[in-house]
Amino acid sequence: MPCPTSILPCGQMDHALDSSNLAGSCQEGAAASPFLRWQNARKQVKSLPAMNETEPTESELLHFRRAKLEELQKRGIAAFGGKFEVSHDPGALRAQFIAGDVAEGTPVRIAGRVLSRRDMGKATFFDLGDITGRIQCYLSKGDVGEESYDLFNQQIDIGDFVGLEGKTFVTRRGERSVHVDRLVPLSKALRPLPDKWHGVTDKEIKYRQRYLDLVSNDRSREVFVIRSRMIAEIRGYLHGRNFLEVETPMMQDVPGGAAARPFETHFNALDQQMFLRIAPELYLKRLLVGGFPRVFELNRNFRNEGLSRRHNPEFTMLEAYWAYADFEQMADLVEDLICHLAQKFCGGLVIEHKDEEGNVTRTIDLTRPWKRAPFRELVRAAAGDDWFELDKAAKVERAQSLGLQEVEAREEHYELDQKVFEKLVEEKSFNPVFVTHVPKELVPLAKQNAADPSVVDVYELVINGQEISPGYSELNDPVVQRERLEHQAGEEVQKIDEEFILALEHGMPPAGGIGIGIDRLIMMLTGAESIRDVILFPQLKRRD
RNA sequence: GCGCGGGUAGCUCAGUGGUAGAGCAGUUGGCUUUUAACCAAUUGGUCGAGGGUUCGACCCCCUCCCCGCGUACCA
Repeated sequence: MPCPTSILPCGQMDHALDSSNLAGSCQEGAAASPFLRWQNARKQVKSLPAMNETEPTESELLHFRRAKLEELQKRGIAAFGGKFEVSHDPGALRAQFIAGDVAEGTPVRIAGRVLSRRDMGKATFFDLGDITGRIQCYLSKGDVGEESYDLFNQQIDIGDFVGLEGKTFVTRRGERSVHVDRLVPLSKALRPLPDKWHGVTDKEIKYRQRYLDLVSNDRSREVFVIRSRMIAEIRGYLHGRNFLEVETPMMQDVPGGAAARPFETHFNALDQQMFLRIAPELYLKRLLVGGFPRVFELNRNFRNEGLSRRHNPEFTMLEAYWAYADFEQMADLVEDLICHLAQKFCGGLVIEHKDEEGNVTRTIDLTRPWKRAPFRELVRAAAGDDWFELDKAAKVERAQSLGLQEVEAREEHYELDQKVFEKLVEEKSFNPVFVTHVPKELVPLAKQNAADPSVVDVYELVINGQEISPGYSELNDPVVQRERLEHQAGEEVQKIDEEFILALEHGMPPAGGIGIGIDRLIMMLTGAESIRDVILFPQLKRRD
């Protein structure tokens, strides 16, 4: 068999290609009769209201595709393909071609999904693509022969995966393309793709059938590629600073490290109740006890709480601990890390969020140094200098006059302060602010401030109106830690993780710790309005 | 949980108390450098589900399901 390319030796050609009957220049002697049978079969299909074996309610669209599949199979063509060695990814090939790294006339083997087609009669253009992008391909009857050409045109649909071999060329209009010599089906799509121009806009389809969103929406593809690369970059950044990545239990006896409702499960072998973790914190601190000076974990947490634009029950968290550091050193680290990501992926420190039409809806300026301010100072600036001298009734009145409806006098002072902070400071802070000296009731795992024990040595980093990252000087006194956990704020007093206290009693070095909500960080950097737009498969309610 | 908005062809969307519409996709025919290809013809619907009002309901009313936004919950 003559081999038209130098990319692969003929011995590596896959069987599907050889047996496909679709090969053009390399294949001789295929009979004309199978093609005629195919045409007859197709005409029969059209006249049948419901195909023999398929569901009677199936739409006509699906009948045609199933008929094509059956015909492929009847002809002994592997409609669902097999191994196909490629020389390039479609989008990467186009990019390299444009950049001049691939010359015109280069033999290539590519595979992907047929995304669109323009049938010119005796020649057809089609786009082949995947997450890397797409490249135009050109198939002409003169080159591959009438039989192969007609077979392609009549049984390959938009949505099918194909593999092909050809040479790069540039069309009259300057489009970098591949001139197809041989083509093989790799997978039949029995259902059509979404609208080629609008893609999927229905949110429910986007989230439930993310693959359709990824196939048809450029921006969705971009966001998830960026997400993946950012996470790799974060890991590299921390590895480069001698942080060791570890994995700690996601199934825990005592769900600690945060105050959130956990998901419960049951472990049959031990007949005991278990919980999906709400945070890895208490295990990472055990590793500080064990002598790891710098550790991090970047993985999922689970919280059994509401769904919203900013909340998904499983979300990705980075936690990192640095022995002998404090919260200010951790703030420096986070500031540097986020700026590093912005510069690498967003082209600079000024992030613009845009709407569908491309209008800038929000600008976030990450220029360093980032503002650092005490919690109380920010609350005073928002709610009045005398805020902390007010009694509860006066606070409620003040809060309501400032537009907060959901405040009541029966709430504790710190709760009223917290609400004012969330509504009047956090939600209005788009440029980065490290909020420091937070009331200790809110943070039982951090060290109290030496000068003012009513506050703790922590920061809460707010960007884009959301808390993106907390950082602590970690509490390492086991006696104080027990007391703080016993007296923590909140409705439910949590069960204390005795194993954690036991570990502290063996001595934990002073350390700085951080958490970064990766999903929210990516929202901020990509301009996504909903957490669902940065999580591939966000939680939705089951459909009955 | 509550409030508001939405659910119509495979996809994107119109629509009116009186026979269900368009574009794309699909099907058929034409076209060998097109690119939201083009030209011509054409198929395709449980109008989210179930009840009710009405001579007649996609439309009005009730209940339910799902999605979005807000709110509540969420150290």
